[in-house]
Amino acid sequence: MSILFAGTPQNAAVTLRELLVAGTPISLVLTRPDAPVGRKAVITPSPVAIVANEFSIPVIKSNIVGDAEIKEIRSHQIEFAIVVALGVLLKQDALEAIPKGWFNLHYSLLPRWRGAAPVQHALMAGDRETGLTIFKIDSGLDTGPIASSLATEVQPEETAGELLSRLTNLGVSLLLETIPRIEAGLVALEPQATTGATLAPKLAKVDGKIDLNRGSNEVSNQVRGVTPEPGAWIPFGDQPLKLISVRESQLQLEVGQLTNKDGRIYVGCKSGALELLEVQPSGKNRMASADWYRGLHGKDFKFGENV
RNA sequence: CGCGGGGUGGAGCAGUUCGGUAGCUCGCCGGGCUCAUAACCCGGAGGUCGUAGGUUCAAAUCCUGCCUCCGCAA
Repeated sequence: MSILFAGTPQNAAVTLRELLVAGTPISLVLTRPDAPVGRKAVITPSPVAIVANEFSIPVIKSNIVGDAEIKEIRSHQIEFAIVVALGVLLKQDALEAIPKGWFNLHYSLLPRWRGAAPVQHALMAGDRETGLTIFKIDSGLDTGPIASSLATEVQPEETAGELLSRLTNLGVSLLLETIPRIEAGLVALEPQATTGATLAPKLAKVDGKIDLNRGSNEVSNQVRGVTPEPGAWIPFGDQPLKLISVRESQLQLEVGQLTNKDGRIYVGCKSGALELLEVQPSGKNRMASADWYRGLHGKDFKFGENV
C-alpha cells in the first residue's frame, strides 16, 4: 500500500505526524509552496512540509495539481490520497490520477458547512453538535460521497482553536479506522444528504469585528468562532481592541457600555453582556481585562462612541 | 528598507512637548476597623526608567546605534 498525504496548516501537520507514528505507509506528501510568514515575511515551509521533512518523505510543493504534479504522483505508485486542509482545488484529471481516489477529512458533518472554515462557522452559528466527515473528493466543493463520519458535542465555552484541536485528534482516530477499510475496498460510499447543505467560506478580518448590537449569546458565539483566527476585535479609539477571551453574562447594560463590577469587566450587548477576560490593545501584549481597564484610569468609556 | 505603536517597582498606566528629588491605580507585606468581606483606614517593602554610547552642571525626558514586544498591511 502506498498513500499520498495532502495538507498544509498546523492541524494537518499534527495529523500527518500521528498517522506516520502509527505506521501508516505514506510515501509522498503534497502541500502548498513555502510562503512568507509573520511581520518580517520570512519565507517558511508549511507545517506539513516540515513534518514530511522530519520523516524524510518526498514532498511536492505546489498551488495547483497540474500535469507535472500528476506525473510525479503517478511515479510513486499511489493507491489513494488522504487530504486534510490542503487549500488547493483538484481538477478531474488530478482526481483520476490515483486509482482509489482522494479522500478528504473535513471538519464538519457534511453537507453542513462545506468550504474552508467549517469549524469557525459551526461555532458562529451556535451549533451544539458538529463533527468530522471523511468523503471521497469529487469535482464539487466538499460534495463527494461519505466514507465515514463522527459527531461530537460542542463544549459551552469552546473556541474555534480549541475545537479544531479536539477535532484534529478525533480525526486521527477516524482516519486510522477508515484508511484500512479504504485500502481493503470495504468502504461503503454514501451520497451526501440533499438537504441541509450550508457554506463555510474562509473568514476575513472583518468577520472578527464584533457587533455589540446583538444578544450576548450571538456575540459570544461570534467571538468564539473567530478565535484565534482571524481574531475578535472592537474599534477602540482609532485602533482595534482584540478580544482574546470572553464569557457570556446576563448583566444588563447599555449597548457598548464598559463597566467594572467587582473586578470583572463587562461590556453591554443588546441583551445581556459580555464579560471580558483577556484583551489585547494595539501595540501591546494580551493582558487581563482588569489590568487593561485599570490603565484607562476609570474613564467612563462606551464602545461605539469615540470611534 | 511596506505603515505604525510600545518597553518606567509584581500588573496596567502617567510623566517625555518645554531636561531639574520617581508618580497614579492595583497587587504584595505589616497593622487597624468589622460578625464578616474582593469593603474601609494607617504604615511598609520593591524601580541602575529595555540596552550601549553621545550632548549637558544635570537625562525617564534631547541625539545616535542596537535588542525586544505588538497593531495594521501583505
